[in-house]
Amino acid sequence: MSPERASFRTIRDELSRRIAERIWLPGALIPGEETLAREFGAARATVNRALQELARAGVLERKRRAGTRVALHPVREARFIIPRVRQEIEARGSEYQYQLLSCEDELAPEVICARLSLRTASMLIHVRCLHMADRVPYQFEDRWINPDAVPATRNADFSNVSPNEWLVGHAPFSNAEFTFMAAAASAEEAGLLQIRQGDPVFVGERITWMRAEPITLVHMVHPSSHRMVTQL
Amino acid sequence: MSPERASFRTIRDELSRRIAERIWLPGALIPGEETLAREFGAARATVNRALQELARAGVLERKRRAGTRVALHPVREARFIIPRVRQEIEARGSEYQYQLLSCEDELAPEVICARLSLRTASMLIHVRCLHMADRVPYQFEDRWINPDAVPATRNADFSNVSPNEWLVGHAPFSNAEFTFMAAAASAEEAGLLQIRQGDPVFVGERITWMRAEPITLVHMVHPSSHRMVTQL
DNA sequence: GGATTAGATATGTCTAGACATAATAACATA
DNA sequence: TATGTTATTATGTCTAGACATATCTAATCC
Repeated sequence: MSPERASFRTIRDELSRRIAERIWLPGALIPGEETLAREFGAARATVNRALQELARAGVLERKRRAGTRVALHPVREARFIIPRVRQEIEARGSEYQYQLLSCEDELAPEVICARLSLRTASMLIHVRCLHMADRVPYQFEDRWINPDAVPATRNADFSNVSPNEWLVGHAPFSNAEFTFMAAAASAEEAGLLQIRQGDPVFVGERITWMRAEPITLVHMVHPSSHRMVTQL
Repeated sequence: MSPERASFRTIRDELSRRIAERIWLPGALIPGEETLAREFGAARATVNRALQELARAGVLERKRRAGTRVALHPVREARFIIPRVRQEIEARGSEYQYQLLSCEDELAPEVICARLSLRTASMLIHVRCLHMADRVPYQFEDRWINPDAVPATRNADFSNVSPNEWLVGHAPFSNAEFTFMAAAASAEEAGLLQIRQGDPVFVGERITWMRAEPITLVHMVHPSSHRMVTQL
């Protein structure tokens, strides 16, 4: 008979093949769980697991009573690893260096307060620092931290540990928003990154929250040689 | 007793809370499935599902025999929706326009062949086109298609349907690689996007494969006002 | 006609129990 | 001591059956 037992993996891959090879066309209704279970000689729960994985991946759409169909407009999504600058640099085989530029309590500008949905003129901690790979500037980080969300920040010392690493260890977050864009380097950014003013830079911005409370907003500026790569 | 039945969701959220609130510290070994099942009054399979979801999300690390522990360096990943330019524009409430600039069979330059791991001097289809939102240039697309992977491409007409949309409907892919970067606009790009040469542009590059066979490489250039946003 | 109600049905979830598998520890042997 | 063997243990997966829930269709009532 069948040399291998029907596992949810086997089933998932076989169904995936039928979709990829257009044996089941986009929009088509595929057989129900019972039927598939009989076909593969597996329990319905096993088929269910296979189908759920494919649905989660976006290649199937399932509705109670209506059945399962091949996604018409497969809303595929890709993942990227939330960048941790030190690891990013060390993973390339480079040596990591860190330099604190400034760290002060400041009345945050209105733009910043708005983006964090804090009342205007909140006192935040403003940290600016530079991350380097083999002594070459890699990223300029400009960060605002909400001390109400992480009281321990008030006593934190960022002269040797970057706020990035410190926060990873001290302030878990439940939500985050990422923005990526291209911009022209300001005079200050150009100086720090050793490029010319107006040169293109790759900018990442990240806001994190714990439940409803905003923790931090960080602006990360890379020279244009930077690549953000991810696989599906 | 407990007012609600223990569902895998309830359990998942409760465990998630214990991790977020540092009741279980990073690196700590958490109770085994049997124990948790007893605690929540659920079957082991239910607890297992909750734990697997958390492991998949990167907050737990599980090993057979060794047990489950809170991830020490939570490799968190975020998702972004694979951009489909037409939908992107229409989702903003703008009107979409499309313009084909050129479409020819060409001997692909060596760089392109290399990136697609094709032998040098392969004949590929080279398509260049412009996507607009409310008549304003939104994205310049420069694409190479491997006709061996999608024979139907040879007869495709891209004058009204963008290769993006055409391929979505005709060439499913199993793997993809995304690259995002900032660059300076070339003279041609500047002209098409109505910006000045040297202005920063946001560039996305995507290569897709079906199994081992490369399908297409596309270079997507946006003016620097473009934002790529995603939530965790 | 229109609204309500009652099936019918496919997926969603849960349970209890079984066996599979990976990784380790304890033991035995050369 | 070095090495192979076996037992143990926690997670991984599967099964069969049950009930839950969303949703569509059809029948019923006013």
